[in-house]
Amino acid sequence: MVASLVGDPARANMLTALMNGRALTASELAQEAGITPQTASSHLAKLEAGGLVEPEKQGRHRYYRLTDPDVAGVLEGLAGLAARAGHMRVRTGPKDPALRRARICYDHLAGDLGVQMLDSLRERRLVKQKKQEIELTPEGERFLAKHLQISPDMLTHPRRPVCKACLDWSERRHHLAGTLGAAMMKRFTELKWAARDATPGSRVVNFTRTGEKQFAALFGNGHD
Amino acid sequence: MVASLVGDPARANMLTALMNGRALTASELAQEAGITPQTASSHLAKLEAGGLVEPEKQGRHRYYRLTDPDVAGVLEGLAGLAARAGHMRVRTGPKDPALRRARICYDHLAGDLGVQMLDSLRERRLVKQKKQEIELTPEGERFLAKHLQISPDMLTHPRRPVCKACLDWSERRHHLAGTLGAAMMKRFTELKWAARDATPGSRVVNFTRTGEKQFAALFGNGHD
DNA sequence: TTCATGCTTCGATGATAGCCGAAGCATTGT
DNA sequence: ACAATGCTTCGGCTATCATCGAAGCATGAA
Repeated sequence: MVASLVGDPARANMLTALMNGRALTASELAQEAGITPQTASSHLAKLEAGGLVEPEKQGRHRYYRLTDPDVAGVLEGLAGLAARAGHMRVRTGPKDPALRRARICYDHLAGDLGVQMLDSLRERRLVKQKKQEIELTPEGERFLAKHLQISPDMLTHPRRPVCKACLDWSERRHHLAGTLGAAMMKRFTELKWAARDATPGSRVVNFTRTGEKQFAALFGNGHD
Repeated sequence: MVASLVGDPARANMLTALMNGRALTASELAQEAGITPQTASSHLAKLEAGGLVEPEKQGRHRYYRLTDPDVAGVLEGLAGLAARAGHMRVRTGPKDPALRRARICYDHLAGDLGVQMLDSLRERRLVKQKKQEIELTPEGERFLAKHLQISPDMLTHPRRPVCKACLDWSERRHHLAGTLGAAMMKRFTELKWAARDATPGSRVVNFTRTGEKQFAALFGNGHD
């Protein structure tokens, strides 16, 4: 049954990651769902068999996309029902709570803290967001220069946007990507506020005690 | 998550049973799904928590209905995806194969044989079907009179339609309901072609050897 | 009251399926 | 040719959850 395919949290996360219409590689989807490539492979095979996604081979990558706008429509409907029932839940997903709190998404900060950071930036008008597009305001530039010693000219890149919203699978909300997201994460590391977990391959980000305090001072929202 | 609710076979069967819009009691739904009342109760509690069904207390019965046409719409969409993927599958559902082959649905024949019967009637132009609406053709009336001694005037009923398509949960296709469906089942019993199983509460219908042959002669499709 | 029916809760069991480590192909790059 | 990357397959572990027996509450009937 199709519904059971969507029912699994890992698969649901993959599908929501594909909801923007773009195709993603198997490993990207694995990252999105917080599972290992082996597990993702198994899931993707099932989704393909169920006709929900279609693979496209390209070099040694395998890009997956939703087969059809119809599929997106049904997923949308499902999400609508879920929202109505107050079911914006945090369900199982990956078991590691640390992974949910703070982790690396490619090269920037994701998880609870990542979402919180973008929320704070938006709320204080340091950035303006329209869907996926994020723009740094003049106040934002001053803020970055003052507190994190990041200047706009550090952020230019030929092919990559400065700011970009990245959908967070554990929170189902956006966090900050792009060169700015990467630069901020790098700065956190340099300032010894945070460091990637020692265990190889882990995406967990551990904050130091002072790092946690500084981060909260800049991006805290008072309720934790 | 809502999808996981629909994903379970037992719950899916209950929901499809409710798709006609009418409300059913907890025990009726248990029967539809082929599970015990305890299990059904647990499932219904989850469906209610998920906002998919709403209970209505009435005496010592508890009637459940789909909360919303929206719910029905999403379920429909899900079924559509499933159909497209060739996923007309026979999954676990009730474990009893006899129940899948032939059973009582209220007062008419359901299961594999029920679906086969309606298929045959439709194919031979003895009935015309438009969605849920089924109409008996003149050829159909002659056929019934000749082979089953059923005349049209036996079928009139103030509030109940003569013919109606009833969605079969094990086959996910239609079988024949309405007064005609009931009359035919009654006739099969009278002719000693079939009888409801002796075990109390069972919905299984057992065909006699001659009954099976006669039934196949009238409604067989050659491939079993 | 006493009994029967419809439904729910509790507890224990068992099977399904997600998950990961290890190893195996395939493709690309050097 | 060799190594590295991306992905898949296989095997075993574990947790989740559907399932049912037994018992507990209701409601309605006698």
